[in-house]
Amino acid sequence: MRSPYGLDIIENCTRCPYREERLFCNLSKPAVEHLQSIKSTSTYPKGAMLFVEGQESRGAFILCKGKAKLYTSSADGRTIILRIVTPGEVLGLTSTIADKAYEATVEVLEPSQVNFLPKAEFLKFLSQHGDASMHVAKQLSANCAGAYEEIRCLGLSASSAEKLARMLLAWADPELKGANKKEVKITLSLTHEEIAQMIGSSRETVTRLFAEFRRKQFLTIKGSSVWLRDLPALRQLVAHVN
Amino acid sequence: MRSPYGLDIIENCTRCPYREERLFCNLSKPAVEHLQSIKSTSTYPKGAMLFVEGQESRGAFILCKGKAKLYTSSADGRTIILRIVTPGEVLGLTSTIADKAYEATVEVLEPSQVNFLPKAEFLKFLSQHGDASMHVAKQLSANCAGAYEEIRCLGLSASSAEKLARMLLAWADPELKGANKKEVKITLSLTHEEIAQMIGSSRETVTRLFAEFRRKQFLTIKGSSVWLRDLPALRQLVAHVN
DNA sequence: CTGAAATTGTGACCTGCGTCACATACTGAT
DNA sequence: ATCAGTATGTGACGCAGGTCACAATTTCAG
Repeated sequence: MRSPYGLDIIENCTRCPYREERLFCNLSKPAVEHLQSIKSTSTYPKGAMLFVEGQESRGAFILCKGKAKLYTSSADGRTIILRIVTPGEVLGLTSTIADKAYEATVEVLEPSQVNFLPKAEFLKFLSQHGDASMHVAKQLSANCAGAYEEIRCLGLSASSAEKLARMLLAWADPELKGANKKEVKITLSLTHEEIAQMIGSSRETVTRLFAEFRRKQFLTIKGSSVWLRDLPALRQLVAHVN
Repeated sequence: MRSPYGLDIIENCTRCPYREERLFCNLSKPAVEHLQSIKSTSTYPKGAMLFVEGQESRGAFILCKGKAKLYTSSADGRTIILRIVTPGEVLGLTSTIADKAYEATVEVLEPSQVNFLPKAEFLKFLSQHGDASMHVAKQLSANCAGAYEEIRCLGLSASSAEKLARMLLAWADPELKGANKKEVKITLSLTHEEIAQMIGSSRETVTRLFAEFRRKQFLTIKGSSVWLRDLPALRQLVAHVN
């Protein structure tokens, strides 16, 4: 099949190579087959919106490949990014299950493949597969945990420096996998503006903080690669015990 | 039965008068009976902790009667209240399902009745009742929605006044039930300190804001009763469109 | 009823960071 | 190569609100 935007499309869920490592998708055989039969696959270019805050829920979306951001905005244009969405995550779950309007907007950050699950079919699917609703619960648990982490970042931080340190450490965490290294490389493809929207701060402050962190040798930057050079120092900025 | 702390205990879930109006408890008959058989009821005095952030999860708790606060703290004593827990809510769900440490602390605010569901029995219960995991999903959805609302409050507000207005309006919302009144009475049994911990601000600021709101005739206070006298004015403080 | 503890009220001070205003890189279409 | 559009870097300024310090008021146990 033709691959728009240079994407390799995963056509069939039952043969998806990533299925097992994904929180939601790792379903029983009959459930995957049912899922495969109700899903429709599409690809989106950078900048596309999967859904917009306030729209009536049409169904849920699974991000198969690519990257997206989930955010809410206020009337005066202020925006806060709730989380960066990585492959395997289900979007619009809350609204689809509770049959309410989408509570946030999802914008695609790079060419992405997305599976759409229409509301009625998805709810029927859930009611027919006992294991599936447990997977939904797990995905929702992960969402909640992420949201609480964000609240901690926004509410417990004494300064913007602390918030940025929290964010960097959160990005570094999966790379570390528990290893007790002092340095770690992360890939930050967000702009300073977007980082500001994640930590509830201003673009200029983020720019200044990166300069400060570089000056203090906490990190070095080359393109979108950020080497965290002094994890202990960053951790010390974060008052909260992990 | 004796009622400690002057509480009327609901001994039996199958005969609980509130069951139907509660998100999680409104289960099928066999599920409620199973729940009844694995739950143990206890009462807690004001100030008691159901569980503490960082503890390994022992199971889930259902708040039957009373009130509690769910919060996280940082090492330097800073605290942020994630939400005020009202009867019918299930606590510790995320940690129990994902088999992780509790991610927050629950402290009882007034004498309360709580049902405890031990982890192993609760997970077995979920696997045996298809409808139950859907109820779990709904409770988790509600938690997520609440968390996102909190993030909006913390992240999108331009000032503490806006945050306080958001909080007051959120408390007023259930009272209004959609009616388009200009005034509404709410009962706020939280201290200024606790309100500050909800909106990520300082106690003094909350005191000053209440004085300002009173001066501007936005509200009047008598004991723990707060009459919001000018909802339009409060709404105007909140930049975000609802 | 009474004293101690908790809660609320208010002034004074000072600093972090949001905002504005520009300069200087990048980056990618034509 | 060129140019527009986007992203980053940096100074100057002002004020919202955190912090400290203390007074006044309410709550509650004994």
